[in-house]
Amino acid sequence: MNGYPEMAESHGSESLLYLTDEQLRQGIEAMYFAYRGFTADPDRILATLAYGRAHHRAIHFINRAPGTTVNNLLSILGVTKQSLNRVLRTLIEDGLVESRVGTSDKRERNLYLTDEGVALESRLSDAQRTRMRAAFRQAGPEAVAGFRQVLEAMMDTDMRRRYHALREGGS
Amino acid sequence: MNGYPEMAESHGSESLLYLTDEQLRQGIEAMYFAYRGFTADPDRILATLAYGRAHHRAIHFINRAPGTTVNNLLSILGVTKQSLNRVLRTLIEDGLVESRVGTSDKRERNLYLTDEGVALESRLSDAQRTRMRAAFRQAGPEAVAGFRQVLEAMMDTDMRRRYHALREGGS
DNA sequence: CTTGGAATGTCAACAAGACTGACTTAATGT
DNA sequence: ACATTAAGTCAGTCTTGTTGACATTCCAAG
Repeated sequence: MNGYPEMAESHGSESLLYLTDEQLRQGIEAMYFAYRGFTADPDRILATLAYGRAHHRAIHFINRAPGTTVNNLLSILGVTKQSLNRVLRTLIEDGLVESRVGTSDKRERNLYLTDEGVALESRLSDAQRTRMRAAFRQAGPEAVAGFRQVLEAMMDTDMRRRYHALREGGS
Repeated sequence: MNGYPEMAESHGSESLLYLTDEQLRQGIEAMYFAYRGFTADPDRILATLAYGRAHHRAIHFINRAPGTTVNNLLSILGVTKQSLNRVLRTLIEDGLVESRVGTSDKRERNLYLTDEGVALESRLSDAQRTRMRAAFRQAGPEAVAGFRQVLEAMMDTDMRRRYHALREGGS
């Protein structure tokens, strides 16, 4: 069916049984259901504030890389500038994000969270990390390492690059 | 900062360093970027057919549990019946899904994929599994086991129940 | 056998968040 | 001087979600 004969005993630890279509389907469904849990807690907070996931993403990455430019944020989030601008405008109007004219290149705008923005980021992040921490603790360090390996292998090449760039240049 | 003192040397293999805020943040970002990769391939196919992710989800779960009722699908997908109905109607009109009146309870509708529906499901699923297979193979069996453990721990309780129900009753 | 409730479906209106396309303004670089 | 780049804006469209109201059909309990 999937091209792999039953070869568990002949290969031992190198068994390819974990690559059967059924195992892959279960991985797909696990990813779907887990992502729903992953977003559930912040979504509840955002709903009370008339914000959505798009606001959360902007706040998250501005917090992660303070002073980032609009163009950089666009490429991280993978949306159009019109779409990001709508979200960014409300965050600036509401006093959560500050947009400062660039020092070297005055065409650019550097984005920062205000104190109020930092406060909301903490609320959202705490909720999401609480769930992640419970999952990590329950699964244990080795499982977490595997989790990270698989997720990283699943990313597009350019997204993996940006993912790593966040810790190198981050804060 | 996070309530956990540096205790690596005092705990050895039981170190809780994998539960630091920074590790959790990296897990959150990994989840975000990986999910984008996870949906990218089917999204490209769907865009050429004037369908969206909602159609994909419906097709996936009808294929997974043929004969499922609308109500059951609603609780798996977690959307309103109006939202699901719009998607389902187009799939039925386009001849991808068949809706049969229930045998025991004639109020219910049992949903099945047509041959054409199965064909599209295969196309979408193949694309998604190809990426998942590459990620699984690259990470190895132990990493995949950890990946599954963490994802499962991240789900809401009722979603975890449905996730397991798919293999018990499935096909 | 009637009636209440459950399962399904439908209509209308709306909002978030994505998209395209066209355009302006300002600053930079060649 | 002129082309390019960064940012912002206006207008219109699409998907997918939401509420609320209502109709239909059918099962089951009084």
